[in-house]
Amino acid sequence: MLPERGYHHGDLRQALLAAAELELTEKGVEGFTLRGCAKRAGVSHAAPAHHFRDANALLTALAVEGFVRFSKAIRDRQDAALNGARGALILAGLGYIDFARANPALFRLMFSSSRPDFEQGILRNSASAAFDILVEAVAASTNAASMAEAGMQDVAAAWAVAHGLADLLLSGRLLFLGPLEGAEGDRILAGILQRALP
Amino acid sequence: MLPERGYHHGDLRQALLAAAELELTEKGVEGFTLRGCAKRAGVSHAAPAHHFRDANALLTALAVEGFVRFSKAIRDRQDAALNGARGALILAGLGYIDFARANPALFRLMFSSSRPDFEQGILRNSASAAFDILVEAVAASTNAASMAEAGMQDVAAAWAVAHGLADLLLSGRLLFLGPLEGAEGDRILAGILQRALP
DNA sequence: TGTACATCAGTGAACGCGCGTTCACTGATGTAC
DNA sequence: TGTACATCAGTGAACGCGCGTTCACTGATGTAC
Repeated sequence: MLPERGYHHGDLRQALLAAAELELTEKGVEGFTLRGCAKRAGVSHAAPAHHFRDANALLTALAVEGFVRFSKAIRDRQDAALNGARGALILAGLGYIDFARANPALFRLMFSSSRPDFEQGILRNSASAAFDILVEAVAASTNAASMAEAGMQDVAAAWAVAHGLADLLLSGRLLFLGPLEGAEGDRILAGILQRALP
Repeated sequence: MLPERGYHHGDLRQALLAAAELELTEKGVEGFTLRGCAKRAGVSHAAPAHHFRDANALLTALAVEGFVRFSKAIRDRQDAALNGARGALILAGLGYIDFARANPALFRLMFSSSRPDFEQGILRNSASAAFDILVEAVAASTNAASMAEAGMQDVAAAWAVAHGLADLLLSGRLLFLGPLEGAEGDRILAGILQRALP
């Protein structure tokens, strides 16, 4: 049963997170303000203080949510794998890129901003959960037995390719590849991943 | 002959660019202000208007300078190549990463900010000059005859690996590889590039 | 070589703006008895 | 079931701050004659 929207908001915390994501999308990390979030959530500008110490705390919580959704996006793609471990690795790469394209501002917040506080255990954990998916996918694809240096270099290579493609795509640097939407876009991106993934 | 520092500055434009780079390094793109740059350059806060329309114009000029230095950093590394075209490609990758590590704020400005105006021809040109180095290095390494789709996918893969490593490194995501300084760091990074470059 | 004058590059005070933060407050909710 | 009271979640006015921008100004420079 949803509560009536009265004096008390009901779930302002969640509403602020949604508002922050919108604010981030429209203004970018650089133009992000707490007052803007409050306004979007339909609440006075002093209200957020009851839920988040400051803007960075809100952004930290948003980044946590981002990493959770990020992990899910990658795993959902992997589940469709038909061609064994290597196919799954390529799909993981496509999922990585998909998430970045679908949530560009959030992705930038998660990977290129100093505002989320990575000292917070909850953020650290949600980020390393995503990392673990990658490690497993690479290990499965390369039949690695241990996490020795060689294996870690494979992980770094795989991560760099997917991350590099995602980041370059967001900043419009891959226009020379032509349009990358839909199935045809996936085919091209998969071709690039195929070349570079371990 | 250096002019005395009198009422007129001498070369405020260049001084502002240097100040902007410092400001960027200390405050990040998010905390960058024109007043801060003016203060660093030892000039009143209204003075920059004579040289740059606004903060974004200053950042655009700084990005141009960044791409010029970036191209030079890559080429300098390549000149040391001993192992043919493929060795040169790997060195180009190391140069790419080096530049990012030596100029993190500038690198972020060039690749992850919307503040520089890429509609400006001068910025477009300095950025595509850097891109051309990459294309040539990949073409030489793969013996590509044309710029057909396959060749462009190789370029994208190479760029993504180098860029991904640089970006992940800057955001402290590659700590699992251990320290990456000096010759030992280069050896590890070269190993990763080796795995993924076409 | 002087001199007059236009132009250029800076100064510093003033402005309005939106920001985060603080504060006394008030309406809503939950709990003890 | 009712009542009293503590706590919680919001309001809205006020604050100081640093920002970009504007403006009249002035010192320095360059040029024409």
